[in-house]
Amino acid sequence: MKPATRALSNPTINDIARVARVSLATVDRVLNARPGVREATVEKVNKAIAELGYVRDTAAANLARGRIYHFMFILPSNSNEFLVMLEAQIEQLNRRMRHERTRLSCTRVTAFDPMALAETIDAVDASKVDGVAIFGPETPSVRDSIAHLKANGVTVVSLVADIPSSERDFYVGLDNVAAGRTAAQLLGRFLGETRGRIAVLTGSMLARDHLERRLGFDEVMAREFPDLEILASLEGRDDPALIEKLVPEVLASHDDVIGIYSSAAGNEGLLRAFRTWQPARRPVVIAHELTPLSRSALATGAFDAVISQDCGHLVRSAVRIMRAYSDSMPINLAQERIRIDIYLKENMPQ
Amino acid sequence: MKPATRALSNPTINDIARVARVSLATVDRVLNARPGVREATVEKVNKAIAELGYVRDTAAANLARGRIYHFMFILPSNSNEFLVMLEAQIEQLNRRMRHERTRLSCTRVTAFDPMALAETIDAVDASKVDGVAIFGPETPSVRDSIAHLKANGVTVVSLVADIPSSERDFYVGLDNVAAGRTAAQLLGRFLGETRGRIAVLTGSMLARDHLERRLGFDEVMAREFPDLEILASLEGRDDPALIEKLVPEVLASHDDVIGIYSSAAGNEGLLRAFRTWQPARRPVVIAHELTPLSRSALATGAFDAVISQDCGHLVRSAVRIMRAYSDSMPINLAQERIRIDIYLKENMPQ
DNA sequence: GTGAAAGCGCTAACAA
DNA sequence: TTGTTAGCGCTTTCAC
Repeated sequence: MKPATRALSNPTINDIARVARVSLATVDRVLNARPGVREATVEKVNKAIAELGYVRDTAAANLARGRIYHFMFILPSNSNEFLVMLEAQIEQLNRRMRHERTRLSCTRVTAFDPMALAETIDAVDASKVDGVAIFGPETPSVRDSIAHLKANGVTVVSLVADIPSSERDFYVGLDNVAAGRTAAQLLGRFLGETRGRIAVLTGSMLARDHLERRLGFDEVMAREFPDLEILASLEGRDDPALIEKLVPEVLASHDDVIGIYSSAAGNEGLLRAFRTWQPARRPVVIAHELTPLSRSALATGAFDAVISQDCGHLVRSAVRIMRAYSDSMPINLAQERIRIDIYLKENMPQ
Repeated sequence: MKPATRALSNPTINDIARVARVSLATVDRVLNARPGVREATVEKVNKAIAELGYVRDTAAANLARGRIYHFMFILPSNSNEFLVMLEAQIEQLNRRMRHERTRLSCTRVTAFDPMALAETIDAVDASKVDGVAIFGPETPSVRDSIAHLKANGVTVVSLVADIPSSERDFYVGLDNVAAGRTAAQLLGRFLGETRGRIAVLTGSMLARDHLERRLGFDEVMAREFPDLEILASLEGRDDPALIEKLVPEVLASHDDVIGIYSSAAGNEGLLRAFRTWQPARRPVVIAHELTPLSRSALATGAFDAVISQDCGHLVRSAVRIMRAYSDSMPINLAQERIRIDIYLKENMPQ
C-alpha cells in the first residue's frame, strides 16, 4: 500500500467564507442559489468564488446530503436483441452504481404507441425521480408529457431516437442520417462494379431514427452510386416474424437484388428468410447493431458489415448526463458523442 | 432545484462495527488490511462485512484521506498528429480532474530509444507517483525498469503498444493484429476485382504495434485476397520527411501499385508524396488515426478509410485503470476495451 | 438575513 | 491489540 499523498488542495467553502467574511452557511446558500441572502452578500461571495477559482467538490456535497440519484429508463416493450442488450446494460450499471448513490430503473412501453408512452411519462413521480431517459417516438402528446416533466424539475434525455422538438435536455444516441450515409457508402464500395437493385428494410415510419437513416442512405446512393436502383422501404416494425414474411416477397418479385440494407431491428427475421433463398450471387448485406446474431452473421459471411452503437456507452452516457444536469455540472461533449461504429468480422470485439 | 432524495442507504462501517462488536478503527484496520489486529477479530469483522454486503464508499474514503492521485504519462517525443492529440487529451483531462483529487503529468522520451525510456522510468519517484502509463518499445531494459517500478508499489499500464512480457498491470490500447486484419479486409473489398500490387508503410520494426498490424494485414491478405501482391514494408519511423522520400521511390519502381496501407504515423509525408504522383488509377488508401490531416484526406477522397483509436478514450481509460488499481477496485473490462474504429468520410465525428 | 454546530462515511492521530 | 476522537468539504437544522 502506498502512503496517502496529501497535497496542495483546491479552495474550499472555508476559504470562500474567510475571504468573503461570511459564514459557511451563507456560502452554501449562495452556491445552491437558495433564497434569503442579501444581494450585496451574494455578490461578496461570488467575488470570492471567482477570485479563488473555487469548484465545488461534488463527492463531499453528495456525502453530506445523503443524496441518492434516481434515474429511470423508458424503453419500447419490443424484445429484439438490441433492447435485450440495452436492458442488460442498465441492470449491470445499476448494480455497479448502487455504491455511488445512484439507482436506475427501467420501464417498458408498447412499441410505436405514442399514447401509451405519453401516459407512462405522465405517470412519473417527479418527487422521486431525478432524470428520465426516453427511447420512443416523437409526437405532440409525447412532447407535452416531456414539457410537463421538465416543468417539475426532472432532467429528460432522449435515447437512441431523438425528440428534438421537445424540451429534452440532451440527446444520447448517434447521428442517424450519418449512419444511413455510412451504410450507403459501404454498400456501394463493396458492390464495386456490380449492377442491380437494393432492398431496404426499415422499422416504422413513425420512428425518427429509421426515417433519418433512410434519408442519409438515399442521399449518398443518389450522389455516389446513381447506377444502383433502390427499392421502396419494407416496414418490418422491428418484428422478426413480419420481416421473415416480407423479405421473400420482395426477393421473389425482383431477381436482381444484389444488396440489402437492414436499417432497423429484427435481423433474426432477415436471417431466417435467407435460409430459403438461393440467389445466383450472394448479396452484399449491411445491417445495424452488433448482437449475438449479427456477430455470427458477420462471422459466416451472411452480413458484410454491421453499423452499431455501443449499448454500454449509451447507458453510461445517459446516466452521466442526467447526473451532470441534476448537479448543473458541465458535460464533456466529446466523451458523450455516440460513435457510428462499423464492424467487419475482423474488428468485432472478441 | 429538486429536494434531496434521502433513502435506504447501503451499510456503513458503523453497521459493521455494531454487528461485529468492535470499534470503527478496528473495522478500518481490517478494511485496509493494516496490521495489528488479532486473527479472530479480523474474522469477526469479515463475517459482518459479508453478512451486510458492505461496500466501501470510495468518495468518502478519499475525502477523509485528503488523498491526491498522481499519474504520469510517458510518451515518445515524436511530434506527429497522433501524439499531439494524445497530449492535448491528457492536458484536458488533467484540468477536468483537478477537482477530483487527481493530477496528471506528461513526459516525453526520444522515440524508438529503449535506453532513454528505461532511464526515464527509473527516474520516476515512486513516493510521489501512484501510476505510470507508458507508450514505448518492449525491450529487456524497459521490462526491468517496469519491474522495479512495480516493486515500489506503482501501478503500470502500457499505452497504445503493449509490453506483455513485462509486469505491467494492464494494456490500454487496441488489438493491433485485428486492426491489421481490418485494414486488409477493407482494402481487399474496396479493390473488388482490380489486380496489382499493395504498398505497406510501417514505422519501425522495434514497435510492437507496427509489427502486429503487419502480421494481421498479411494474414487476411494471404487468405482472402491471394491475387494481390504485397510489397515489403517501408520503414518510415513515423517521420513525415523520410516517408515523403521513400514513397515516390517505391511508386517509381512499380507502376501497378493499386493500394496502400499506411499502418503507422506520418500521414503528412504520404499526402505530400501524393502531390507529385500521377497514377493511371487512384489507389485505394487505408491509413491509421483520425487526425485533422487524415480527416481532410477522407473528405477529399485521398484516403478511402481510416482505422483509428479514440485518444480521449485511451487517456480516460488509462486514468480509470490506474485509479482502480491504486484502490484495488474492480475494472469494467467492456468499458475499457479500446475499439478499432473505422472511419469513412460519412461517419467522421463532425 | 446570517451564523454555529452537528453530521454524512471514512481515516488517522493518539490513548489506553 | 483495541478504542476514542477530530476532521476531510459540504449540507442542514435551529438559533439569533
